[in-house]
Amino acid sequence: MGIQDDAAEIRASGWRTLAALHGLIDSALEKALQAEHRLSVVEYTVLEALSRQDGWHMRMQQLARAAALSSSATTRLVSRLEERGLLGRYLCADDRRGIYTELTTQGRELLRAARPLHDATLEATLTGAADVPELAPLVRALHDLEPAPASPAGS
Amino acid sequence: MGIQDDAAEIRASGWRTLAALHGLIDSALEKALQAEHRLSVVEYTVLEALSRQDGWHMRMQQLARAAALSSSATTRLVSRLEERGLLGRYLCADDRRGIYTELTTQGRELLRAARPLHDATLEATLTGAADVPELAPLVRALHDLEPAPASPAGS
DNA sequence: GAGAACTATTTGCACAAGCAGATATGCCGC
DNA sequence: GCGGCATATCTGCTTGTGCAAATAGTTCTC
Repeated sequence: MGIQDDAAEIRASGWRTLAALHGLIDSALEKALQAEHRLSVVEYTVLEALSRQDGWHMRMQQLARAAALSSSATTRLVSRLEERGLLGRYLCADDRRGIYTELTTQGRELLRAARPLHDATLEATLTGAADVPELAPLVRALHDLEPAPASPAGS
Repeated sequence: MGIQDDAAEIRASGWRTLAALHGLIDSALEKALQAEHRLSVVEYTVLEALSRQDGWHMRMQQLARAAALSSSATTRLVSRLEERGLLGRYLCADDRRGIYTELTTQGRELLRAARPLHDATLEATLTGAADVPELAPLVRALHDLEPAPASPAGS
């Protein structure tokens, strides 16, 4: 049993570290993006995900997966961004249940403006985390990951 | 500039992977713990953090850091758990602003009951994630972390 | 081609989170 | 010991989230 307990404790400890680093980065990005561009992290993520799509459009459901959100949250998120003129909705021609969401010029503009802050905040937070003994190994590991393909969350 | 852009993109990609894995684990744990023990992940985290303290008690503020929560959220979280008899509050003798929270017998009992499910869910989710190409490298990296000391979030 | 089963999106509702402000306590200099 | 400032906790309010149910459209079967 000792061996199994150890394995479980290693996983639990890894999970705590992952959660801690995630929380750190998430709240740093949240504050920065909110303050400068009135964007939440999820909202930024959505804009960014859309910008990486050919044609800048995506279906609600894809978006939900990419943002790790429920479909109801996605509906409201898209509505918020639509009201701000950052993206638009239009019906799928082929499957009329589906709704495409498309980045507007204004949305692309805002993303272009926000990306530097996002990237800088991310870098600063990771650098800071590298000085925390418990987080440092994970930060190094992250850095050594092979750049992942387009969409780790979507599938 | 190309080199800097690449570095930023590597960090962004690592962050997306981290967030995706975090979301996966978090929602799996949330569903499992909620269904079987009526506990959210944060609640479990708090009970677990308390159980790793000598004397099973901790101040609100420490707790807030350990759970990566605001102090107001911590107040309400502790209230919820207190109402269920899982922990108790008592004043610090030395600093009367401070309030200690202490795991009750019932709280330790529930934690003991929930831990196996938590650990099993974590293992299952990690195993599942190891089959997703984008997540696999991070899962491996997590596994290879040296077991972190007591509290990665608290400091 | 009518009905059943499935999928995509939206809405009603309850809840947990953060921020700002309130209150109580500790600590410091004078 | 008294004002001034910092710290610890709690409360009011607003907002974003998930679940479950409602609605609309597709696909499959006969």
